[in-house]
Amino acid sequence: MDAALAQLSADRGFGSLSLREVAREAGIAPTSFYRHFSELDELGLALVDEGGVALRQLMRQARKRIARNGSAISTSVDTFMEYLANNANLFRLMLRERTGVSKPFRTAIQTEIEHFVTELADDLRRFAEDEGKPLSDARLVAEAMVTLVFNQGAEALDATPKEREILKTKLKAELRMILVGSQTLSHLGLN
Amino acid sequence: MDAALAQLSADRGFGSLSLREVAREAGIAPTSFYRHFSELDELGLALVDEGGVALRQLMRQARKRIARNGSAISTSVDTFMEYLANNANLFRLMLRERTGVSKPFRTAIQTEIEHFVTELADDLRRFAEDEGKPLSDARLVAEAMVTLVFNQGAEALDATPKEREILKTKLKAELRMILVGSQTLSHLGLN
DNA sequence: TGTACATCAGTGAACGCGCGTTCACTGATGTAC
DNA sequence: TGTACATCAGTGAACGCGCGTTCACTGATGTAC
Repeated sequence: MDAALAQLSADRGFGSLSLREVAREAGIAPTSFYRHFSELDELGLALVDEGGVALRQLMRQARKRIARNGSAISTSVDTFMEYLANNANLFRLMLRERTGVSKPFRTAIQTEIEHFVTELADDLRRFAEDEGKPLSDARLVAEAMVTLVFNQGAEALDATPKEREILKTKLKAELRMILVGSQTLSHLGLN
Repeated sequence: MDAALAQLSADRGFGSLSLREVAREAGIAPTSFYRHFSELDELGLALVDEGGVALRQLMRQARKRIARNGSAISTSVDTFMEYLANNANLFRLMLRERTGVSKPFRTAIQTEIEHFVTELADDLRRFAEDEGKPLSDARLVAEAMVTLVFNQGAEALDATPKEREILKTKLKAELRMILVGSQTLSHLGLN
């Protein structure tokens, strides 16, 4: 699994890996691969599982930090970008294959993301009510936010540190727009 | 080019096409391919050009309809989804390769999308000022909107008509949130 | 109007290559009695 | 503690396959004089 991850990059998707390449990188004979997985996709799906674990960890971490420091949006984005940098190729896999060519991959990743969205929606609802500014549709807000975060995340993966800072600033501004928009619509009674 | 497009689907990206497959589909010998393009990617980039043309056409069409019917967001989304359905595989290519594995593809598509964003930002600025509700950052708003539209577009491509309607409704609500959020922030003087 | 030549899209045979997968085999580690 | 056996990760040789690309060639269409 490490060998496969190590070969991913901006120019190298999971789909272009060959069993022989992965075996070569892992330092084993091609035939030995079958001792561990019955095909390359099985290895890929195991990596997606790992990605899901990372996402849940990320969410817990973000909650902890928000409880300590406040500024939910800013802290969340910072935490996300930190995880992204520390698990670059794992996120690369998730972000690419999310809209990729293999149905099992898409399905598995969609499931992980849906779970993430659900948790975020809960948090948003709670958070906004605590502030006395309820949202018009927390689930929808969460979906839009996750879409933006994941897209900027994909861009950030191959950006320079300077570009990454700009992306973070833009992303925070975008999320704030959505949040404020939702609160305004709710306040106007349009939900 | 038609032969290549015809082979794209939810489970088939441009990257998995072979020159021989495309030639077969086109009804010519593999060697004849070289009479037209020097490699498969060259054909792909020609398709991206076509995609760019479609995007510009779509924008013009949407403007025309908005001038006639009003309701900018709703009309734009409807027009977008109509184009998507009528050029499914062309958009499939654009939406997939936008975050794909080939740098030339990513670059070419990014350029088309940036142009699209710029035009949209101009429209938004004009439109919002006409309404007396200026935006806090039209460019940022346009980028967020395009991200959401293209992501939902990618989902819509392989959705049933029923699901597509739900996606459209959700997308319109999301865009409205962003717009209202931006106007609220501008009104509060936070831009 | 005829003739000579250039251009152009097409062809089939052939090449070397990396691939996924099968097979029968090896030797180290773990387990039962 | 020793012995017998099972399990497990590993191996190299071999296979058939589809691939991109080269080559020298064909015949139809366009162009110059």
